[in-house]
Amino acid sequence: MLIGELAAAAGVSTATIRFYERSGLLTPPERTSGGYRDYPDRAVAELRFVRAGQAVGLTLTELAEITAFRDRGEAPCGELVALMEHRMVEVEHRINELDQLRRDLAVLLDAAHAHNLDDCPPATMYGLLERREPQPSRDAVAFPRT
Amino acid sequence: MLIGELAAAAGVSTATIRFYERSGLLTPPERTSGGYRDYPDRAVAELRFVRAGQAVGLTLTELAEITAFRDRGEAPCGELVALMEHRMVEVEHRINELDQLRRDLAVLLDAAHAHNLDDCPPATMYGLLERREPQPSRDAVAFPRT
DNA sequence: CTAAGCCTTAAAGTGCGGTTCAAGGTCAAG
DNA sequence: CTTGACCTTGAACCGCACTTTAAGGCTTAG
Repeated sequence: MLIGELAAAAGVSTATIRFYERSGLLTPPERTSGGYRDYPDRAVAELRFVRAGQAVGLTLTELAEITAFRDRGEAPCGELVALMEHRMVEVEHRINELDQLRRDLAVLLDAAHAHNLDDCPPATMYGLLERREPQPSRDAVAFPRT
Repeated sequence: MLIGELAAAAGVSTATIRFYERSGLLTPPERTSGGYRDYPDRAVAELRFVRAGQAVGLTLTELAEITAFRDRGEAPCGELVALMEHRMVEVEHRINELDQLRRDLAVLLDAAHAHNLDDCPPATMYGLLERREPQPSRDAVAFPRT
Protein backbone atom coordinates (compact mmCIF):
# COMPACT_ATOMS: atom_id res chain seq x y z
CA MET A 1 0.00 0.00 0.00
CA LEU A 2 1.36 3.42 -0.93
CA ILE A 3 1.13 6.42 1.35
CA GLY A 4 -1.72 8.02 -0.58
CA GLU A 5 -3.80 4.86 -0.32
CA LEU A 6 -3.13 4.61 3.40
CA ALA A 7 -4.05 8.27 3.77
CA ALA A 8 -7.33 7.72 1.95
CA ALA A 9 -8.06 4.58 3.98
CA ALA A 10 -7.59 6.39 7.28
CA GLY A 11 -8.88 9.80 6.29
CA VAL A 12 -5.73 11.81 6.92
CA SER A 13 -3.29 13.64 4.65
CA THR A 14 -0.03 12.12 3.45
CA ALA A 15 1.77 14.97 5.18
CA THR A 16 0.20 13.90 8.45
CA ILE A 17 1.37 10.32 7.96
CA ARG A 18 4.95 11.44 7.35
CA PHE A 19 4.71 13.71 10.37
CA TYR A 20 3.44 10.83 12.53
CA GLU A 21 6.29 8.64 11.34
CA ARG A 22 8.83 11.31 12.25
CA SER A 23 7.14 11.62 15.62
CA GLY A 24 7.46 7.91 16.34
CA LEU A 25 3.73 7.22 16.11
CA LEU A 26 3.89 4.89 13.12
CA THR A 27 6.45 2.18 12.44
CA PRO A 28 8.52 3.16 9.40
CA PRO A 29 7.45 0.91 6.52
CA GLU A 30 9.58 -0.92 3.98
CA ARG A 31 10.44 0.95 0.82
CA THR A 32 9.85 -0.06 -2.77
CA SER A 33 12.82 -0.18 -5.16
CA GLY A 34 11.94 3.38 -6.09
CA GLY A 35 12.08 4.57 -2.49
CA TYR A 36 8.33 4.80 -1.94
CA ARG A 37 6.88 3.85 1.45
CA ASP A 38 5.15 0.46 1.11
CA TYR A 39 2.70 -0.14 3.95
CA PRO A 40 1.41 -3.50 5.17
CA ASP A 41 -2.34 -3.76 5.76
CA ARG A 42 -1.94 -3.48 9.51
CA ALA A 43 -0.71 0.11 9.06
CA VAL A 44 -4.35 1.13 8.63
CA ALA A 45 -5.23 -0.18 12.09
CA GLU A 46 -2.07 1.37 13.51
CA LEU A 47 -2.98 4.76 12.08
CA ARG A 48 -6.61 4.50 13.13
CA PHE A 49 -5.42 3.71 16.64
CA VAL A 50 -3.49 6.97 16.73
CA ARG A 51 -6.54 8.90 15.52
CA ALA A 52 -8.75 7.15 18.05
CA GLY A 53 -6.29 8.09 20.78
CA GLN A 54 -6.35 11.68 19.67
CA ALA A 55 -10.12 11.64 19.55
CA VAL A 56 -10.25 10.89 23.27
CA GLY A 57 -7.71 13.63 23.89
CA LEU A 58 -4.46 11.73 24.32
CA THR A 59 -1.42 13.72 23.19
CA LEU A 60 0.85 12.54 20.41
CA THR A 61 3.63 12.25 22.97
CA GLU A 62 1.54 9.89 25.07
CA LEU A 63 0.57 7.84 22.03
CA ALA A 64 4.20 7.69 20.93
CA GLU A 65 5.11 6.13 24.27
CA ILE A 66 2.47 3.47 23.74
CA THR A 67 3.62 2.66 20.22
CA ALA A 68 7.23 2.58 21.40
CA PHE A 69 6.27 -0.07 23.96
CA ARG A 70 4.42 -1.99 21.27
CA ASP A 71 7.36 -1.86 18.87
CA ARG A 72 9.62 -3.29 21.57
CA GLY A 73 7.21 -6.23 21.78
CA GLU A 74 5.90 -5.28 25.20
CA ALA A 75 2.27 -5.20 26.28
CA PRO A 76 1.25 -1.59 26.83
CA CYS A 77 -2.46 -2.18 27.49
CA GLY A 78 -1.94 -1.34 31.13
CA GLU A 79 -0.17 1.89 30.18
CA LEU A 80 -2.90 2.77 27.72
CA VAL A 81 -5.59 2.23 30.33
CA ALA A 82 -3.61 4.38 32.75
CA LEU A 83 -3.51 7.16 30.15
CA MET A 84 -7.25 6.81 29.57
CA GLU A 85 -7.94 7.00 33.29
CA HIS A 86 -5.74 10.05 33.57
CA ARG A 87 -7.53 11.62 30.66
CA MET A 88 -10.87 10.84 32.27
CA VAL A 89 -9.84 12.81 35.35
CA GLU A 90 -8.71 15.70 33.18
CA VAL A 91 -11.97 15.72 31.26
CA GLU A 92 -14.05 15.71 34.43
CA HIS A 93 -11.93 18.52 35.81
CA ARG A 94 -12.34 20.54 32.65
CA ILE A 95 -16.09 19.98 32.55
CA ASN A 96 -16.31 21.36 36.07
CA GLU A 97 -14.25 24.42 35.13
CA LEU A 98 -16.33 25.09 32.06
CA ASP A 99 -19.53 24.61 33.99
CA GLN A 100 -18.39 27.17 36.54
CA LEU A 101 -17.50 29.48 33.67
CA ARG A 102 -20.92 28.95 32.13
CA ARG A 103 -22.58 29.91 35.40
CA ASP A 104 -20.34 32.96 35.77
CA LEU A 105 -21.13 34.08 32.24
CA ALA A 106 -24.83 33.61 32.87
CA VAL A 107 -24.62 35.88 35.92
CA LEU A 108 -22.58 38.48 34.04
CA LEU A 109 -24.92 38.49 31.06
CA ASP A 110 -27.91 38.75 33.31
CA ALA A 111 -26.41 41.79 35.01
CA ALA A 112 -25.36 43.25 31.67
CA HIS A 113 -28.87 43.13 30.30
CA ALA A 114 -29.97 45.31 33.22
CA HIS A 115 -27.64 48.06 31.88
CA ASN A 116 -28.24 50.61 29.21
CA LEU A 117 -25.61 49.39 26.77
CA ASP A 118 -25.60 52.67 24.85
CA ASP A 119 -24.30 54.59 27.85
CA CYS A 120 -20.97 52.92 28.23
CA PRO A 121 -17.96 54.67 29.75
CA PRO A 122 -14.90 52.48 30.39
CA ALA A 123 -15.65 51.94 34.08
CA THR A 124 -19.11 50.63 33.21
CA MET A 125 -17.70 48.35 30.56
CA TYR A 126 -15.05 46.97 32.89
CA GLY A 127 -17.82 46.13 35.32
CA LEU A 128 -19.47 43.84 32.78
CA LEU A 129 -16.67 41.31 33.25
CA GLU A 130 -16.23 41.55 36.99
CA ARG A 131 -16.86 38.25 38.69
CA ARG A 132 -17.58 38.78 42.38
CA GLU A 133 -17.26 35.18 43.52
CA PRO A 134 -13.62 34.51 42.80
CA GLN A 135 -12.97 31.74 40.29
CA PRO A 136 -11.97 28.53 42.16
CA SER A 137 -8.21 28.45 41.66
CA ARG A 138 -6.75 31.91 42.05
CA ASP A 139 -3.42 31.04 40.41
CA ALA A 140 -4.67 29.24 37.32
CA VAL A 141 -2.20 31.03 35.08
CA ALA A 142 -3.47 29.77 31.75
CA PHE A 143 -6.82 30.47 30.13
CA PRO A 144 -7.59 27.52 27.89
CA ARG A 145 -10.43 28.47 25.58
CA THR A 146 -11.60 25.13 24.29
CA MET B 1 3.51 54.27 37.66
CA LEU B 2 6.35 52.33 36.06
CA ILE B 3 5.81 49.12 34.15
CA GLY B 4 7.10 46.93 36.98
CA GLU B 5 4.65 48.48 39.42
CA LEU B 6 1.76 48.03 37.01
CA ALA B 7 2.83 44.44 36.49
CA ALA B 8 2.86 43.79 40.22
CA ALA B 9 -0.50 45.53 40.67
CA ALA B 10 -2.16 43.38 38.03
CA GLY B 11 -0.23 40.16 38.56
CA VAL B 12 1.32 39.84 35.12
CA SER B 13 4.89 40.09 33.82
CA THR B 14 6.34 43.25 32.32
CA ALA B 15 6.91 41.30 29.12
CA THR B 16 3.21 40.54 28.96
CA ILE B 17 2.35 44.22 29.36
CA ARG B 18 4.65 45.20 26.48
CA PHE B 19 3.18 42.40 24.41
CA TYR B 20 -0.36 43.60 25.13
CA GLU B 21 0.60 47.13 24.16
CA ARG B 22 2.05 45.90 20.85
CA SER B 23 -1.14 43.90 20.33
CA GLY B 24 -3.35 46.94 20.78
CA LEU B 25 -4.82 45.79 24.08
CA LEU B 26 -3.44 48.60 26.20
CA THR B 27 -3.23 52.28 25.32
CA PRO B 28 0.44 53.26 24.98
CA PRO B 29 1.33 55.40 28.01
CA GLU B 30 3.30 58.62 28.20
CA ARG B 31 7.04 58.30 28.60
CA THR B 32 9.28 59.83 31.25
CA SER B 33 12.22 61.98 30.18
CA GLY B 34 14.31 58.82 30.30
CA GLY B 35 12.00 56.94 27.95
CA TYR B 36 10.30 54.81 30.61
CA ARG B 37 6.59 54.00 30.26
CA ASP B 38 4.68 56.09 32.82
CA TYR B 39 1.22 54.67 33.47
CA PRO B 40 -1.79 56.53 34.84
CA ASP B 41 -3.75 54.79 37.60
CA ARG B 42 -6.51 53.75 35.21
CA ALA B 43 -4.04 51.45 33.43
CA VAL B 44 -4.53 48.96 36.26
CA ALA B 45 -8.26 48.71 35.51
CA GLU B 46 -7.53 48.56 31.79
CA LEU B 47 -5.14 45.68 32.27
CA ARG B 48 -7.44 43.88 34.69
CA PHE B 49 -10.20 44.15 32.12
CA VAL B 50 -8.06 42.34 29.59
CA ARG B 51 -7.29 39.59 32.10
CA ALA B 52 -10.95 39.32 33.04
CA GLY B 53 -11.82 38.96 29.36
CA GLN B 54 -9.26 36.24 28.98
CA ALA B 55 -10.56 34.51 32.06
CA VAL B 56 -13.96 34.08 30.44
CA GLY B 57 -12.25 32.82 27.28
CA LEU B 58 -12.27 35.84 25.00
CA THR B 59 -9.33 35.95 22.60
CA LEU B 60 -6.83 38.78 22.58
CA THR B 61 -8.02 39.65 19.08
CA GLU B 62 -11.58 40.04 20.33
CA LEU B 63 -10.45 42.11 23.29
CA ALA B 64 -8.32 44.28 21.02
CA GLU B 65 -11.42 45.12 18.98
CA ILE B 66 -13.17 46.21 22.15
CA THR B 67 -10.32 48.39 23.32
CA ALA B 68 -10.00 49.87 19.83
CA PHE B 69 -13.64 50.93 20.02
CA ARG B 70 -13.05 52.38 23.45
CA ASP B 71 -9.98 54.33 22.35
CA ARG B 72 -12.02 55.86 19.51
CA GLY B 73 -14.43 57.12 22.18
CA GLU B 74 -17.22 54.78 21.14
CA ALA B 75 -19.36 52.67 23.44
CA PRO B 76 -18.48 49.01 22.93
CA CYS B 77 -20.65 47.57 25.71
CA GLY B 78 -22.99 46.11 23.12
CA GLU B 79 -20.07 44.51 21.30
CA LEU B 80 -18.67 43.15 24.54
CA VAL B 81 -22.00 41.61 25.46
CA ALA B 82 -22.22 40.08 21.98
CA LEU B 83 -18.79 38.52 22.48
CA MET B 84 -19.84 37.20 25.86
CA GLU B 85 -22.99 35.69 24.42
CA HIS B 86 -21.01 34.10 21.64
CA ARG B 87 -18.58 32.73 24.16
CA MET B 88 -21.46 31.36 26.23
CA VAL B 89 -22.65 29.36 23.23
CA GLU B 90 -19.13 28.05 22.65
CA VAL B 91 -18.77 27.03 26.28
CA GLU B 92 -22.08 25.19 26.30
CA HIS B 93 -21.12 23.45 23.09
CA ARG B 94 -17.78 22.42 24.51
CA ILE B 95 -19.32 21.17 27.72
CA ASN B 96 -21.60 18.92 25.69
CA GLU B 97 -18.68 17.58 23.68
CA LEU B 98 -16.64 16.88 26.79
CA ASP B 99 -19.59 15.25 28.47
CA GLN B 100 -20.03 12.93 25.51
CA LEU B 101 -16.30 12.18 25.67
CA ARG B 102 -16.56 11.46 29.38
CA ARG B 103 -19.34 8.97 28.74
CA ASP B 104 -17.37 7.35 25.91
CA LEU B 105 -14.30 7.03 28.11
CA ALA B 106 -16.39 5.51 30.87
CA VAL B 107 -17.67 2.85 28.48
CA LEU B 108 -14.18 2.16 27.12
CA LEU B 109 -12.65 1.90 30.57
CA ASP B 110 -15.42 -0.36 31.71
CA ALA B 111 -14.78 -2.66 28.79
CA ALA B 112 -11.03 -2.46 29.30
CA HIS B 113 -11.28 -3.62 32.89
CA ALA B 114 -12.95 -6.79 31.63
CA HIS B 115 -9.73 -7.62 29.73
CA ASN B 116 -6.59 -9.28 30.94
CA LEU B 117 -4.25 -6.33 30.45
CA ASP B 118 -1.15 -8.51 30.57
CA ASP B 119 -2.14 -10.38 27.41
CA CYS B 120 -2.04 -7.52 24.99
CA PRO B 121 -1.32 -8.01 21.31
CA PRO B 122 -1.75 -4.92 19.10
CA ALA B 123 -5.23 -5.90 17.90
CA THR B 124 -6.44 -6.18 21.48
CA MET B 125 -4.90 -2.85 22.36
CA TYR B 126 -6.45 -1.11 19.38
CA GLY B 127 -9.82 -2.41 20.54
CA LEU B 128 -9.48 -0.54 23.83
CA LEU B 129 -10.05 2.75 22.01
CA GLU B 130 -12.77 1.71 19.62
CA ARG B 131 -15.92 3.70 20.13
CA ARG B 132 -18.89 1.88 18.57
CA GLU B 133 -21.38 4.76 18.70
CA PRO B 134 -19.79 7.22 16.32
CA GLN B 135 -18.85 10.55 17.86
CA PRO B 136 -21.49 13.17 16.95
CA SER B 137 -19.83 15.17 14.19
CA ARG B 138 -17.98 12.88 11.82
CA ASP B 139 -15.87 15.65 10.28
CA ALA B 140 -14.69 17.38 13.42
CA VAL B 141 -11.14 17.65 12.15
CA ALA B 142 -9.50 19.03 15.26
CA PHE B 143 -9.10 17.34 18.63
CA PRO B 144 -8.98 20.07 21.26
CA ARG B 145 -7.75 18.61 24.52
CA THR B 146 -8.74 21.23 27.02
C1' DC C 1 32.45 56.57 39.99
C1' DT C 2 30.40 52.45 40.11
C1' DA C 3 27.21 48.91 40.97
C1' DA C 4 22.53 47.33 41.36
C1' DG C 5 18.20 47.36 39.86
C1' DC C 6 15.25 49.21 37.19
C1' DC C 7 13.99 50.22 32.23
C1' DT C 8 14.37 50.06 26.58
C1' DT C 9 14.12 47.49 21.87
C1' DA C 10 13.97 43.86 18.28
C1' DA C 11 14.15 39.25 17.40
C1' DA C 12 13.84 34.65 18.32
C1' DG C 13 11.95 30.74 20.84
C1' DT C 14 8.04 27.75 22.98
C1' DG C 15 4.32 24.01 22.59
C1' DC C 16 1.12 21.57 19.96
C1' DG C 17 -0.32 19.38 15.86
C1' DG C 18 0.16 19.70 12.05
C1' DT C 19 0.32 22.31 6.81
C1' DT C 20 2.77 24.28 3.04
C1' DC C 21 6.58 24.90 0.03
C1' DA C 22 10.43 24.03 -3.02
C1' DA C 23 12.98 21.10 -5.62
C1' DG C 24 13.27 16.98 -7.28
C1' DG C 25 12.59 11.48 -8.25
C1' DT C 26 9.39 7.44 -9.95
C1' DC C 27 6.04 5.19 -12.58
C1' DA C 28 2.26 4.04 -15.82
C1' DA C 29 -0.34 5.53 -19.84
C1' DG C 30 -0.42 7.13 -24.30
C1' DC D 1 9.60 9.74 -24.67
C1' DT D 2 6.79 12.86 -22.67
C1' DT D 3 3.04 13.92 -19.65
C1' DG D 4 0.81 13.73 -15.33
C1' DA D 5 -0.04 11.64 -11.08
C1' DC D 6 2.14 10.01 -7.65
C1' DC D 7 6.16 9.88 -4.49
C1' DT D 8 10.71 11.81 -1.87
C1' DT D 9 13.18 15.20 1.42
C1' DG D 10 14.14 19.23 4.36
C1' DA D 11 12.73 23.49 5.86
C1' DA D 12 9.66 26.93 6.77
C1' DC D 13 5.27 28.33 8.28
C1' DC D 14 0.52 28.57 11.07
C1' DG D 15 -2.18 30.20 15.34
C1' DC D 16 -2.16 31.53 19.99
C1' DA D 17 -0.38 33.78 23.91
C1' DC D 18 3.18 34.60 25.45
C1' DT D 19 8.52 34.04 27.21
C1' DT D 20 13.29 34.46 26.54
C1' DT D 21 17.42 36.47 24.93
C1' DA D 22 20.67 39.93 23.66
C1' DA D 23 22.40 44.26 23.87
C1' DG D 24 22.06 48.35 25.82
C1' DG D 25 20.15 52.92 28.57
C1' DC D 26 18.38 55.26 33.09
C1' DT D 27 18.40 56.10 38.05
C1' DT D 28 19.76 56.08 42.60
C1' DA D 29 22.56 54.62 46.67
C1' DG D 30 26.98 54.30 48.47
